[in-house]
Amino acid sequence: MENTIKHAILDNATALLGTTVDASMIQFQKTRKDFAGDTTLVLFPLVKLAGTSPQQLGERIGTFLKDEQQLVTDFSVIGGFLNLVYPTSHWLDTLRSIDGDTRFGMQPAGSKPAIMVEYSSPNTNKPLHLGHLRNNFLGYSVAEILKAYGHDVVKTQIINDRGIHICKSMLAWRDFSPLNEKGERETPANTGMKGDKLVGKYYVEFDKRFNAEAKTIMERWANGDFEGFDKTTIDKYVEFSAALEGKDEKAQAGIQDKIKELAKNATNILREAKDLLVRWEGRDPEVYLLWTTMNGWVYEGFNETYAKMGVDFDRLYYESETFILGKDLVNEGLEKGVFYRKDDGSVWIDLTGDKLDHKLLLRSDGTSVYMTQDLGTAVDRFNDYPNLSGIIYTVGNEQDYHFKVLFLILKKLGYSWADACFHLSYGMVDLPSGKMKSREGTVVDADDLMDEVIESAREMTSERGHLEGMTEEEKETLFRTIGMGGLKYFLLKVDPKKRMLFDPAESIELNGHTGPFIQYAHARIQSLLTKAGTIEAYDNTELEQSEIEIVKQLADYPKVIEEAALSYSPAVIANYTYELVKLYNQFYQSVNINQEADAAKRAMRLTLSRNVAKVIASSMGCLGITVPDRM
RNA sequence: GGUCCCGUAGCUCAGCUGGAUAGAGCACCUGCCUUCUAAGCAGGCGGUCUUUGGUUCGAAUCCAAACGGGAUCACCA
Repeated sequence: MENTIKHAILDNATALLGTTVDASMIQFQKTRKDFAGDTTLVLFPLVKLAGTSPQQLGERIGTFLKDEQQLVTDFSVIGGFLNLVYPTSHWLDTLRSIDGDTRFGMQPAGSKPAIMVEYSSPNTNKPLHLGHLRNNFLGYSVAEILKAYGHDVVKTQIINDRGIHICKSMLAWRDFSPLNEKGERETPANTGMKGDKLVGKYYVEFDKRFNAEAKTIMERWANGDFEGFDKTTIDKYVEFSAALEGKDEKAQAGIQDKIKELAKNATNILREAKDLLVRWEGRDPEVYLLWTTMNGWVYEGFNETYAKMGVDFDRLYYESETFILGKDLVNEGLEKGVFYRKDDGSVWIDLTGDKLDHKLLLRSDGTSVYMTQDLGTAVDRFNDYPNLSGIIYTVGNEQDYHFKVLFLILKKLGYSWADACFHLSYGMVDLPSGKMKSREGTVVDADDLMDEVIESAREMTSERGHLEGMTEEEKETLFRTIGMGGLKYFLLKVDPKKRMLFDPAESIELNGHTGPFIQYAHARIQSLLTKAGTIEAYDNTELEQSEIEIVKQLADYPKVIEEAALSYSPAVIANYTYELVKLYNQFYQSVNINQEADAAKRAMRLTLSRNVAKVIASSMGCLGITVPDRM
C-alpha cells in the first residue's frame, strides 16, 4: 500500500511538488497512536523542494491521494506529518491474504544459501549452567529464524572434549575417587549421579587439591624452604618478594597474584595433569581409555539436558578430532611465514600490524591451544559443507578478542570465507547477587533451574484450574511447556548483545511481559475456535479500530522475521509477538467474537483470531517455545 | 594502561538505518468476572534518555570528550 502511494506521488511529482524527486525522499513512518491514520508521510524532506509550508503541501498531497487517486479515505495534516487512512477493504483484503497463507511470514525453504549455526559448545569437565541456557536458546532460536527466512541451516557445536581441563578431572577421579566394597571407583551407574555432574565434581576436587598444594608451597617459600624447586622458579620468587617492599596495597596484591601463579605452576598435581595431556596427545592407551570413559558419562548427562532444553544438533564436531587439522594448519602457516617459532619451540603469530598482540598457537611442549583447534574446526566445516555461505558462532562476548583474532588468522592463511564467519556475541547473564562465579558457588545449574521453573509452573497452573479432563501425561507436558516457555522467553526477550540480569522470581512470573502471557492468549483463542466450529465465509463488513490494529500488526510479521534474521535477534520476534498479544487482548476484551450476532462480523473476528493464533504459534516456534491449546 | 561493549521511570527492559507529547512489564494505587479462559482489560503514579559539546529544520538515536559500570589483553578455555 505504501508502495502504491509512493509511486502515485513520484509519478505526479511535477504537479504536486513542482519538481521530480528521488524515491528516498518519500518517507513513511508508523502513525502515532493518538492520531487517526494507517500510515504517515513525513513532509519535511519534501517541504524544501516544494517551497510551500508543510500544511499546504500536506493538504495538496492528501487531496490528491484521496480525491484523484482514491487510495485513501481520509487524511489529516499535523505539523510536518500527513496521516493517511486506508479504506476498510484494504484491511479485509490483507486479512484474507494472510489467512490463505499457511506458512505466512516464512520464505520458501532453501530459497537462501546454507548457513551453519554453532551454539552450546561446552567443555566436558563441568555441567551446563545458566549461561549455557542463554547460549543454547539463543543459538537454537537464531537457527530457527534463519530457517524461517529461507536458509538451509546446519546446527552444530564444537565439543571441547580435550585439553588440560579434562585431564584435571581425569586425574582427580583416578587418584582421589573412593573405592566401593566391590573395589570400583565412583561411576554414574554405581552412584546414580548424572555423568556430567560426577565429572564436574572431580574437576572441583582437582581445583581444591591444586589450591591446597599451591598454598603449602607458598608457606614453604615464605619460610625460606626452597628444597626441590628449580632455579628459575626460586629466582623469580626472590625477585617478586623483593618487589613487595614499599609498594601500595594494590601493587602488592598484584605481585601476590604472580607469586601464587608461580606456586601453582610448581605443584606436582599440575605437572601430572600436564603429563596426562602430553600422553593423551601421544594416544597413550591407558589415558585414552580413561578419557573415553569419562567423556562418555558427560555426553549422557548433556544429552539429557539438551532434551529437556528442547535443542538439537545436525552435526557434532569434537576438538579431539579437529585439533589435528589445526596442528597441520599451524605447520602450513609456518611454511608460509604467517607464523613464527620461538627458541623454546612455541609457535606464535604477530598481529601487531593489525593493532593486536602476539598470539600463541602451539605450546613449547607441542600441545595445542584453543586457537589451534578452532582453526582446524573452521576449515573442517567448510570442507564438510562446501556450499556453506557462512558460520555463526554463538559465543559469549568475553571471547570477542578471540574471534577477532581467529577470523583474522583464517584470512591471513588465505581462506576467503573468513569474512563470512560471524561471532554472535551475547552478553553475560548476571544474578541479583552479582556475577556467577564457580569459585563462590553462585553458578546456577541448568538442570536445577529447568526443574525449578517446571515445578513452579506445576504449582501455579494447578492453582488456577483449567486442568479438568486432562490426563496426567497431558498435565506434565503442559507444566513443561509453560515452565520452559517462561524461561526461554525470559532469556530471549532481551537483545542478545546486552548483558542481562536474571531474576529467578521474575523468570517464573506468569503475568505481564512473559512467555505464559503469550501462551495464555493462544490457549484462549484455541478454546474460542473449538467452540466456534467451522468459520463461515464472509464478504464485507465494518472494522473496529482494534481490529485494524491487529491486521496491521499481523501484516508486519514477514518484515519482523527478516529483521530478526538479519540482526540475529530473537528479541525482535519476542517483542513483536508481545505487542500482537496485547492488541489481541484489548480486542478480545472489548468486543464479542463467538457471540457476535452479525454473521459477517463473527466470521471475520474468528478469522482474525485464527490468524493471531497462527502467528503466535509460528513466532514462538522461532524462539523454540511451544504454545498449548489450553492452559 | 591499550582495545572493545554498555549507561533510557524505584527495578527489568523496548525504542537507536535521526522525525510528532520517550514506551512496556514489575512494584505501588483505583476500577472491571450472572457473557467467548481475570495467566486478562481499563485507568493513575513514575523521566535532566549519565554529563558536556558538535552535526541537523529536527538528536534518546549520529560524532567527540568526560564520568560511571563491565569484558579482554595467559604456554586457560
